[in-house]
Amino acid sequence: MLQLSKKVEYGLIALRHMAMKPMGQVFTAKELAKEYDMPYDLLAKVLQKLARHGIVASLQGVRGGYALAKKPTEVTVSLIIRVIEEERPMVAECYTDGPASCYLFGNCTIRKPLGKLQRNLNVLFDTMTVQEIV
Amino acid sequence: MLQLSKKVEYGLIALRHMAMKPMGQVFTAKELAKEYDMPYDLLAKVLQKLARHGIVASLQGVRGGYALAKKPTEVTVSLIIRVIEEERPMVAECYTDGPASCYLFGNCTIRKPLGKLQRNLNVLFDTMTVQEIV
DNA sequence: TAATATAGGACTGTTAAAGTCTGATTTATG
DNA sequence: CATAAATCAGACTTTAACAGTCCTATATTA
Repeated sequence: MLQLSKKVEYGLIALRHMAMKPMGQVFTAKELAKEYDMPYDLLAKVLQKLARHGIVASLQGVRGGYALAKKPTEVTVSLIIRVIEEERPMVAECYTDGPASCYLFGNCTIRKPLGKLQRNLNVLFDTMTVQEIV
Repeated sequence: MLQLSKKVEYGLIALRHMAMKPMGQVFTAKELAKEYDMPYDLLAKVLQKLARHGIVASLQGVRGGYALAKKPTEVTVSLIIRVIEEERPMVAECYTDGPASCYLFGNCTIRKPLGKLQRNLNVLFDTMTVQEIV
């Protein structure tokens, strides 16, 4: 319950690894997967998403791989989750779309109350950066 | 991702409903389910768990039902989650058991870093009570 | 041109969450 | 004392999200 997904975990592990080495250093998905015993294919997809959103830079071809494209202080956990999961971390679906999206409609009584929880959660994830998990 | 389960939502809705009425008032699972359009069977199970842990008192038989057994200020969201899910809200499995439980074993690099996130999350859930969602 | 890397889509398997069904027990009340 | 209405409890089924795999295309270096 309330756990980060494996994909996010894999992403965090990879980003952390990169953040600990000299900026600009290139790593292949293969070596990262091996180092931390993560499924190669899955990690590859995660890195591709991070690349598409400019968090890492990708180099194709033989001596290719990935390198951090942003400073570790600039990448928040919140951003990583949004990029990898394609959604924000939410305590209830209520908050995913407009007001009409709540399955309880008029009778939803926890929307407002949980908003407080949600906002606090947002602060947590928005505040924590890759720098802090090194 | 990172959402509260339906069971927890149902539990929160039910507890909130009770907390808004005079202390000691009895409600049946049936009426609560109807009022908020929740699946009766599921809500019933949730209430039974809350009863077993003394959060609500249950009265069997014809005019039976449930009533709050603790003051709304005494029941934290954290407790509700632990009772209903039978586990704590965790950002990674790492934290569920002893040190050996991490699937990355020696190579887990996010355990310590995520601990910070975990602690902050704990504070959130430990601090928020039923009183605050009324 | 061969080897090695990313890119990306389709697919399958697995698991946890969500929901349902059945029957037993308790108790107020007509 | 029989009945109806409620909790209690466990087994079961369904569903959907997550995790993981597979295949092929494209890019790039040597």
